[in-house]
Amino acid sequence: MTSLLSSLNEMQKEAVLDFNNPLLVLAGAGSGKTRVITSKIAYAIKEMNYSPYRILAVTFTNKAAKEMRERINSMIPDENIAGLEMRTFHSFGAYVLRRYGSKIGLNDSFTIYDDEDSLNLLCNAFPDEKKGDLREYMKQISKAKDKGYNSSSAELNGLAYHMQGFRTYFAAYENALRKSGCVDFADLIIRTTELLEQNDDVREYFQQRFKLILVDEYQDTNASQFKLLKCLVGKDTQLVVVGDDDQSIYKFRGAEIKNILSFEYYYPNTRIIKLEENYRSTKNILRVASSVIKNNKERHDKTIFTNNESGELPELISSIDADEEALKVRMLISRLPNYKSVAILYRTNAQSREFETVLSCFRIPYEVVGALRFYEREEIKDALALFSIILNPHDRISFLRIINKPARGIGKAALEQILSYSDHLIDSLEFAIKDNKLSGKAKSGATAFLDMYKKGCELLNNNCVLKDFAVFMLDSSGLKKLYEDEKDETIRRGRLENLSSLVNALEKIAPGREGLISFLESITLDRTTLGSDDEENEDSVKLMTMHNTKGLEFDTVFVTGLEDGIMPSVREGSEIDDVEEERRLFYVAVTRAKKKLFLTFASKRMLWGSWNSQKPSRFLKEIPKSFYKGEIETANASYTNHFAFEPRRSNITNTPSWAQNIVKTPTKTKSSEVKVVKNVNYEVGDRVISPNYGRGEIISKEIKNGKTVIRVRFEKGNVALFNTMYANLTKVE
DNA sequence: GGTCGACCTGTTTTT
DNA sequence: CAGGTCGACC
Ligand SMILES: Nc1ncnc2c1ncn2[C@@H]1O[C@H](COP(=O)(O)OP(=O)(O)OP(=O)(O)O)[C@@H](O)[C@H]1O
Repeated sequence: MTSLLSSLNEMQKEAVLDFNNPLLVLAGAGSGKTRVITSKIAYAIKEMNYSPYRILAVTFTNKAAKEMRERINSMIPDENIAGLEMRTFHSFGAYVLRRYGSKIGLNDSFTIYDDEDSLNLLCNAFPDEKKGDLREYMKQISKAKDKGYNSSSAELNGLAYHMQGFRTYFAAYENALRKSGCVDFADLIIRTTELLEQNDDVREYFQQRFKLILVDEYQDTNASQFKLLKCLVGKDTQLVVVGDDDQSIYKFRGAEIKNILSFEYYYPNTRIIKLEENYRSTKNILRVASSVIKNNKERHDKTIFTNNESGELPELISSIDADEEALKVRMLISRLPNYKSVAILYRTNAQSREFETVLSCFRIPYEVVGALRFYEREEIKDALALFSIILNPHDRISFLRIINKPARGIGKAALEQILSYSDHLIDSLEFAIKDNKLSGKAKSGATAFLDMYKKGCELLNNNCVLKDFAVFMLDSSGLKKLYEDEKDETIRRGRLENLSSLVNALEKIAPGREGLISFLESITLDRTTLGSDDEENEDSVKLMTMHNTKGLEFDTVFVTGLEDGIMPSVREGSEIDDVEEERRLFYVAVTRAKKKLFLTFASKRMLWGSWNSQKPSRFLKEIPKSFYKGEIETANASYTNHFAFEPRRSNITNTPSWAQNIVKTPTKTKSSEVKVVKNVNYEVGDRVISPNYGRGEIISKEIKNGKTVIRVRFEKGNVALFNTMYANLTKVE
């Protein structure tokens, strides 16, 4: 009994042992909030005889849910915790809607639209408008939905929804979405709430079922999530929320720090528990974090201390540009004993590029966490659309995506005929054929499609193994052939490889309709499902955005790109609130580090295709100089020098000390687009071979922006420019 | 109906 | 820079 409590401090124990009051655990980074949740669940099951089935734990990401479940499993290995409901809000919503959605007119095989699908739906409703404009509307619609509004909410007036006819767009989108029988991300919360509000039996079932509901990262819940939460709390449900107002970083998604304040208001008996000891970081890291976050005006002041050792001083690393930044980071990484607990953090996904290039060049294993665009690739989206339409014949976006891909003669005219029938697109297709509304070519194409649809349905209904189903669909739709006929070798190979990864991923999934539904759901809700799991390498450097580090910790952390404009990402129209949010993000990033922290900054950076001179982040200036090693090397000094005497970097044979081990031969990398940094001196007249273009000769060489650019005329007749740093060329005699 | 090239437009961040 | 979009042409 004590074993579950023995690794907790007094305040944590209080939180674990109180099974009566609503609890608000409010505490700084690394103070053991998540540990309270796992311990409390384990304790409830083991010592209080709670059935796991009667506990709901809400996490911020699916990954966190998985890890926490594993953690609890290892704490109480003798208990079966399969019934424990451990999910994100979105995943919980999907779970409820699958079971009870019919009560609000939702079929159990609805598909979930991601942001791109949503945008396409809006574009489809307003075919004459530009996609760029509609994207702006879509963003606002999503945000409004996250705040819990619909197109007729009075609140829309008071907000920044000044855009022309915002309500009209909003309403049209809502309407199209309903007709499609699909839901978007926000709907997973909103419509679940709606369902619970309208159906006493379902609501009471859940309220009675859950004796204990816990919410992690509470500071980042939004209004609609709070509303859902309130629906789930019955008179015997204990609600425990855990958060840190300094770590609220999802305002752009409607997160409201206010939720922390209103919690007490809604649940008057709330007991607030504060944890003040940080167990994660060294003193030196913690004081850097504190010195920055204290500049936020809107925050609860809180004490945070650590009994950990002082540790090493954090280091500031200045660089000329992003390439040098990456090279320096790599050099520091290779000094470490292993790559197990190292993270490179950045503000925007695009910043991963330089790091990836350098790491793969030096053969340092790395993994980009999140932002895996696997499911956003064209061929994958096509395949998934094909599967979706079998499950949900109302799914307009999927239908439009693949009805004429590959070409079946169903063009604009034919489509107009088909769509005029009803929202059931397959029925419509059938009617259009029967009524002879289609031209010869369109008719035979439509008939073939219909045939495939029926066979596909049959396979699913007969509980067919999904891999076979997928192979059938890809073959008989002609999608596979379409991609096999792709002319560009690299593109073709990539596409076919991706399609076969998709098919392989299906191997692990339960057969039939049910299996397919859950597969599609899991990939929309958790984009990291595939792509990383196959080759998860423990001993690898982790690359991710600062947002993605929520709840994680690493021995060594690099917080990169600390420049105004990037971090904080201030832009026109940014307000003080936005800077405060960025400051919190910085605080989150820094407090991921357990032992060693590096802060990096570059004087110039390629943005929108041109060089930008960068100023050091204002956050760096908020840290007392004595708190870190290294200087903020002011941009201009190295910047001007750099141009005054010709570039040290153009001529990389003149290797800076930090880059001495640069590889001399091209490295084979797994991805074809990964570039190779080389140290080869090219001269006019040299003959070279390129894997892409064949043999050729260098006809000119010039130095631009500190990079050597060579021009090569190939034997095939074409001329190409290469940056010598990255050129994938081999010199021949 | 499909391909190629000229142009334009845009970046935070994620479930 | 890169990705998407639109018009011209086969
Ligand atoms: N009572 C304790 N004694 C020793 N170590 C602890 C204790 N509580 C938590 N820890 C350790 O401290 C670290 C941070 O804990 P945890 O992740 O629970 O904090 P957190 O408050 O959720 O952090 P954050 O808000 O930054 O995500 C973990 O490595 C955890 O194992």
